[in-house]
Amino acid sequence: MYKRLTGMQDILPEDQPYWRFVQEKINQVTALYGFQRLDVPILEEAALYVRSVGPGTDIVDKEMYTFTDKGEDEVTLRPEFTAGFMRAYVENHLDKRPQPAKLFSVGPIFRYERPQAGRFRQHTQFNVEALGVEDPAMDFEVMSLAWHFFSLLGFHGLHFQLNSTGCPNCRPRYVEKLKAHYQLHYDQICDNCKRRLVRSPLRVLDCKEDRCQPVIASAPRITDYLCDDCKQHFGQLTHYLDAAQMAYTVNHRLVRGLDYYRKTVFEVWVEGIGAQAAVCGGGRYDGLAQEIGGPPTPGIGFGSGLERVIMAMKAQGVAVPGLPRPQVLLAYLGATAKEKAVPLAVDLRLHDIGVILPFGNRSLKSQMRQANREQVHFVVILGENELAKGVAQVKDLQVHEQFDVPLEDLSAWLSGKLAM
RNA sequence: GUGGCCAUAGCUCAAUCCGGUUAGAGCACCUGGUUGUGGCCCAGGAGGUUGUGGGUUCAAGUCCCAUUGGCCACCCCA
Repeated sequence: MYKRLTGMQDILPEDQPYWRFVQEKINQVTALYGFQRLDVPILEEAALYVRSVGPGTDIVDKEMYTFTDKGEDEVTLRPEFTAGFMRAYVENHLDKRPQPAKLFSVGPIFRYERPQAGRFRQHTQFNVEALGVEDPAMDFEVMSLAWHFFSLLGFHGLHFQLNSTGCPNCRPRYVEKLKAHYQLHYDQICDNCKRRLVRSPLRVLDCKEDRCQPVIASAPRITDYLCDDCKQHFGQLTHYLDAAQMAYTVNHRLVRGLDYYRKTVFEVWVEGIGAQAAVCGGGRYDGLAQEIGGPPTPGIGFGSGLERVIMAMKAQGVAVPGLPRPQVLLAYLGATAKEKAVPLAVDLRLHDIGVILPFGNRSLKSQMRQANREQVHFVVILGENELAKGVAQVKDLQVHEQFDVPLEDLSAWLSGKLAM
């Protein structure tokens, strides 16, 4: 038998109410903030992601699903949304429309990683991007949208992790300070951090090794080295967050993996879904458009992994409404009744009455058991006796009463009862 | 890519340590208990080449090796 590929998953019917619910909240919150949907292809030129995400990042170096297609083109299954958004923004001249462009999307992304709790090779992301505006009020609006989204989903005790990673003007100066600090304590840090120091120095701040903790604690903080522009931007953003009473922690250790982030970076963490606790992560990427050959365009956005979101909802006991089910089961007894029942089921559905028709000529008892299992409200019983009289018996399973209803009145009768 | 744990019915698990008839239970499913009436209850039924391959042994679900898959953690990320 064939099996799912590693890190891929099926979404079974019993999980669909969660997905439906989350999609509804996405539609609701994006409409509220005036964000419009933009869908981009799942497949793009490999070079787009290499340029935007950055050579040297794990995503590019070892996690992309890249292959050569039949036309000899190097293509990549999208490992994130932002690059494709920027490409589409420039290619479709959205930069010529009134700014900002406030956009969102929902769809699968792919990364070749080892699966673990809350991590899959294919996962679904809700992605939000606001392009064309540098104003920290835009950062706030995007974060606010994320906050609002999780509130609508039923989460409590929300809390942002927040930091600024500076910009090309001030970050290099900080990185030098950081490296100098680490050189002083070089014999105390783990091997991994020695490597990170060369490849992506900021990441040492994120190390979980016990031996590295004292070095991290005494390390210089980037917020102390921001240039005036970055400092002011960060100050404005925190001012807006304070005013809106959205809880946040300035986390000096929060450094996100993608090269393109500038200034604002933030995450939302939840408990109860394992080590991969971030259900939302994003930041500002003002240099990205130029990087891929477009006009200078500031941008701020986030991605939220919906599998993790749904895991967190389950962990926190968030209830979601069930999907609508038929409220009528049409039971029949014998071949003649079945001849009548099959088209009758269709007729009732044309009257907007959901009907389950049992299959396999089973006993009435068996059909009643099915009705109970399916939790229908009414069972319509059609047998020889009823046909002779031109009626159906209708049993109300909730009040345990049974009525004779003339066949020509059946749809109206049921509609009336179901509307109550 | 690295490390740890695990693999028995559709699901959750027992029998594995210390090898020994026909691998069990609960839930779910099907049938019956009413000529044609659900939920509870009762009776019965179906469902397994014990992940796969090899080895040791008179004998392997059980011991050994390999392999595949899963889970969890690291790396990194949503």
